[in-house]
Amino acid sequence: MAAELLGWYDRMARAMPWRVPPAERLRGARPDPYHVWLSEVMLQQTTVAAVKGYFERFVARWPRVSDLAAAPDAEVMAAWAGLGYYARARNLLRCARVVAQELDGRFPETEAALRALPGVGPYTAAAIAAIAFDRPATVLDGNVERVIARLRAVEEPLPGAKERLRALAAEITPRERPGDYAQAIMDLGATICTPRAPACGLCPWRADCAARALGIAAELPRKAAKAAKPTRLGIAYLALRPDGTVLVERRPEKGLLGGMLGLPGGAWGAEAVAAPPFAADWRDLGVEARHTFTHFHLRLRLMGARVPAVTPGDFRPRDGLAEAMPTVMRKALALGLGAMG
DNA sequence: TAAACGTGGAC
DNA sequence: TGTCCAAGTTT
Repeated sequence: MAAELLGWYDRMARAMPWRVPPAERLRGARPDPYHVWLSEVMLQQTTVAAVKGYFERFVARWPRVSDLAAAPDAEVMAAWAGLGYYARARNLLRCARVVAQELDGRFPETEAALRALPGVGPYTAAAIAAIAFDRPATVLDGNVERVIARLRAVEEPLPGAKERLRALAAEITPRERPGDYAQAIMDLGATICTPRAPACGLCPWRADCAARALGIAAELPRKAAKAAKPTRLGIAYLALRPDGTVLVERRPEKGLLGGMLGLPGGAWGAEAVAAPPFAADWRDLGVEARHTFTHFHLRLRLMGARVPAVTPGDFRPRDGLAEAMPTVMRKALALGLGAMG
């Protein structure tokens, strides 16, 4: 089983900035564990295409884990802005500081020790152990779940079937080349064994695939129905000083967009109600930023005011400001500035 | 166990 | 426009 997949990977492996190609690995080369960890955290629930640019910028700016550990929180959060799931960035910094300060700058090599690091769960621990250290760990991400569910025709829906899939995946994980194998099975899921319209004719496991034999490959894995997304309403306040600077606020560490920069505006809920940051000639800008999060839709009404040069507060230059904010706040800022001329 | 937690691309 | 979903983790 593993041999067929590894043979396919040797020919078809995708090139990625954090990856050592199979030909080089066969000559003994291994990727920098820092690069593996950084890429794996960025790739959590995030597409390869979205991650590439962020990965390149992070590694250019912070070449070693000790450099990242020494970076100010605000700079790392700004560099992460737009990538989403901001708890990852906060945990990334915590983890970098543990590795730099307590582990002499070296990542642990075992799954169990890796699992203890902030932001490193079962998947990421297995991925780092396999890819960076060639330990025979079984990675179980969305790709592997799909590949194994089809290969073994597991009809029980996710997430209930997860542990069964993990056990089945572990049976196939080889002792040889576990790092390449982990990347190979994920590449297979990403390029051949895709969620819709899998390219079974090109699959190195087509002869062994139970779902293909039953003609149900495209129907697996089955998944539990998802809850509908409610709509929440909110207000964002755009205060502009004569020098063009904009009032911003740092959001609390915990919760949605935790630790990120944004426009003031209070909590979002069934009604758009939020006190302005201070008394001013606020006017309704007549525009609304729309954004969809994981579990709700948001409609954010923009209020604007031109305020005196002496107005106190965290006012920032517009240049580069949007880039330091999460996407929903970029939308609100662009919309508000446009409406204020 | 289930909910919270972002974003952008594909269809 | 709406839904799915992508190299998941935390609480």
